[in-house]
Amino acid sequence: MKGTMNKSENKQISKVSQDSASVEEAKAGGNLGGGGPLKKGPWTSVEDAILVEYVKKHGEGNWNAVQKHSGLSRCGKSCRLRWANHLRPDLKKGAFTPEEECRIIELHSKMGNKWARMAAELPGRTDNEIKNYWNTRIKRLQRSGSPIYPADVRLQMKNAGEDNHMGTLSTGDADHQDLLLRDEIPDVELNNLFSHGYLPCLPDFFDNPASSMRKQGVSSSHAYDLMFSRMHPPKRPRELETLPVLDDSVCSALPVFNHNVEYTGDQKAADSFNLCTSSDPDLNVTDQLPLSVLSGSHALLNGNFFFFGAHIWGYEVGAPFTPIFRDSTS
DNA sequence: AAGCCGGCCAACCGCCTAATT
DNA sequence: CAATTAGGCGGTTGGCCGGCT
Repeated sequence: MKGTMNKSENKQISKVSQDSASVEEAKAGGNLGGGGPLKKGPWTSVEDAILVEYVKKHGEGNWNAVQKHSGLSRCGKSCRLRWANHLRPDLKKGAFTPEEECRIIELHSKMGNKWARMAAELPGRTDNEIKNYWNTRIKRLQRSGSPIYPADVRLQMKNAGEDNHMGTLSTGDADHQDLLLRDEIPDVELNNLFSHGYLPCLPDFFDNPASSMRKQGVSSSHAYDLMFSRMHPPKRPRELETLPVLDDSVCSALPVFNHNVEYTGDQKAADSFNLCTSSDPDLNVTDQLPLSVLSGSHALLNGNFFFFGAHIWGYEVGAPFTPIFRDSTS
């Protein structure tokens, strides 16, 4: 998405220039509802204007009434989507900032593919935007190949599953957990994340003072507030009951940094995850399938690097940007 | 110059849940 | 309590564009 906004803006401009008809024309012409077939496809600037006008008058909601009141030949769903993703005045335009990218990765590590919830954490950004960004990112990772999966983490995950702690993560993500626990879990090469700038602000995190390592579990009310404080009031997270909760068994699998030791970024990552190396006897290289073996669907790709993400970042859920360090003297 | 390919994005589709009747 | 409706969410697709060969 980065650096593509010009492209997108150009697209928008060319589109706008295409439909320079007036609102009246639109109402009188092809955009008129009047019981005819609902229009599909790209929105025109005229339709946008009609929708904006409608929302100004009637407010958000009751989207199915838009067609009736404004003559717009679009279904309610389409109107809602258009408003939410493009016309809302509080939308932030432009590429994601490095901080936002960081936040997305962090949030995804906690939530998985809960785009709407992630969007609630990123003011001015839409779930669609985040989803697109993430999917593109995963595709890039897929192509980069040579994934590495931290064996001890997988082991931890398996153990956690056997101990029935997994159930606290997300009851709605059974398949996801299943995926995670299978040996053919696609690994992601951490080095790629760093070298390709997918983890743009990671070094800053590592440089955080150890004093910031206060533990704040996700199940705490603080974490909950953090998670939903910025949510639009009427918006209720569909899977409220499935908030990911990392209990101790899972948290213990998080990387532990010795802040008395100087790490380079890569060393930190590799060290903290016990990344697969040729000297790792426990890791069967053959069961480390590259992402590219997966079929094209995003769904599988998006298999939520749920735990994985948490391990990447070494954050505790609910404590954004707070790396976990353990003093070697303790 | 033309064709191919991948990135990116907007929008649709199907499903789910809550509210309403 | 069941059926219906509306809104919301995540997955997926199709088209446009630019870069590369």
